[in-house]
Amino acid sequence: MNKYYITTTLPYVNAEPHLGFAMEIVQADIIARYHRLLGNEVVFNTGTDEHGIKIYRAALAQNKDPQSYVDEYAAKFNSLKESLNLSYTNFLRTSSTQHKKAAQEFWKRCLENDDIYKKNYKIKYCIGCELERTDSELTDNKCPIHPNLEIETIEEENYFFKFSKYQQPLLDLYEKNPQFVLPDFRLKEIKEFVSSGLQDFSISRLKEKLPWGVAVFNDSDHVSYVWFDALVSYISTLGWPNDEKNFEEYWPVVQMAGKDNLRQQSAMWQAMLMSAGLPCSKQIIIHGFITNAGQKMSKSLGNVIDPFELVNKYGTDALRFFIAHDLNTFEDSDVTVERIHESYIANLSNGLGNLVARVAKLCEQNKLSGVTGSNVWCTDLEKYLGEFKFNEAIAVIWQLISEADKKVNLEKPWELEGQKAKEVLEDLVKKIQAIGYNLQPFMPETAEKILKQFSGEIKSQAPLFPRI
RNA sequence: GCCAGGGUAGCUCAGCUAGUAGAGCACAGGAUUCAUAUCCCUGCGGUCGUGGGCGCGCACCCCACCCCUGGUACCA
Repeated sequence: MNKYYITTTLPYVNAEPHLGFAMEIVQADIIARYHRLLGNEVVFNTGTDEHGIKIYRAALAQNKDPQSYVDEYAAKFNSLKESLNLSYTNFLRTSSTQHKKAAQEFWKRCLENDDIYKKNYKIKYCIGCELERTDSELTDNKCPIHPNLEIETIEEENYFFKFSKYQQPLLDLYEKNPQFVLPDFRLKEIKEFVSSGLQDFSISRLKEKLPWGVAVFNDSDHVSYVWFDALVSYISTLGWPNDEKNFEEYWPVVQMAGKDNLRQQSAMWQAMLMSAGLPCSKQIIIHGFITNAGQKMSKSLGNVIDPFELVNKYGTDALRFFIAHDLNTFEDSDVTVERIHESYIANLSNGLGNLVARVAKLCEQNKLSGVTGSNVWCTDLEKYLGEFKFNEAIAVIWQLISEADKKVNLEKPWELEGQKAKEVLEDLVKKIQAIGYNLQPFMPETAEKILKQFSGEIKSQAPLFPRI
């Protein structure tokens, strides 16, 4: 039995779960379920990234202590498990004791490898926002929200990681493993970034300024900055460093991440792993973003699509279907509620749901029972899932649905009687069983319903996807 | 500015090394009644971002330009 380990990125808990993250975690879930059905033992990890100044401030603003603030958000994100019917095995919170110990140990290993040193670091700071700002957040060295204020520069001594040392090892990693990052144009992108030269990055902040973080193990004046905290979660969730056996069984990981995370996951994190003397990740899958009617979803625009609302209206499997069938795996996807509705009616009500209903009724009328089909994966589906092409994979199943519908119209089983009718219907039932079987990773609840309905005595049942 | 991805039917997208433009949805008509006014058949619908170039021939190759998206590092 093989071990398989897949993880999402850990969302930062300063906002509600949005459709973009729902896409990432549903995609990971499809892969996890698929591997389980292949007979593999799967660790499927997700969780929450809970440290940092933004969270600390948000908690204070709500008069909460940071821990109870992140507890609330962790519960919200964890509730996606039920709403989206996710099968993750691990939910790693970066504020957990186990994780903090792992983050400290990770730091220690990199330090022992002579990759961590102290250096003065210039921070740009907007007095108006009372926040650190990066160059990319500024226009003409001014804060866009407070253009009348000067940006202040604060110097402080931070710890740095010798990222620059790993330029060649990273390039070797990409060279040796052309599938390391999917899709290929993202691999190309990260290659070019690494080739153009790497600067060491700062990995700590003064504790007096950022009290909410993981303490640096040998310097109580500092806490780890995000990289040496959140990224370590991918190994701390396996019990590293204490549970060496579990770690070695499951590592390396397949990581799902958004295109904004390309650099962190496929370069910075990999260099950190090299420094700590650990094997690199197995593969990084980079997906695109979701826009609404061509615009980026944002609270201020009020065009955020809430995954919980969609589940309430259309159901869990309908949303999972939409994510797999209608979104591009690697490119950006534009989503509108109209599009979701159209897809629901065309593919689920009229397509899958209608086929199941009409064949079930015909079977009932002919008292058909005890048909057993072979449980096999469509070869194209296996191929596409291996390439993380979710839309092409699920299209294979819809091809089967279309063929079955055509067959019903061609054979006209309602005009047949006795043995001839049974032969035709048995063949159709086998096709539907195959559809149900292949549907399992994508729409587990629907797949189970179908397989159950078409085993033993076949009866007509309530519509799978009622018209809305 | 630089780097990357994209600009193909009303919409979402396929189009491998160049060889008479495809699918699904939407729309219109027909047929059927087992089915959730469903399914099936037929049809409508594109000067493939613009302008040049090399080809017997280019959506696909080359050059220039326009537009959209993302990145341009310590933001998760």
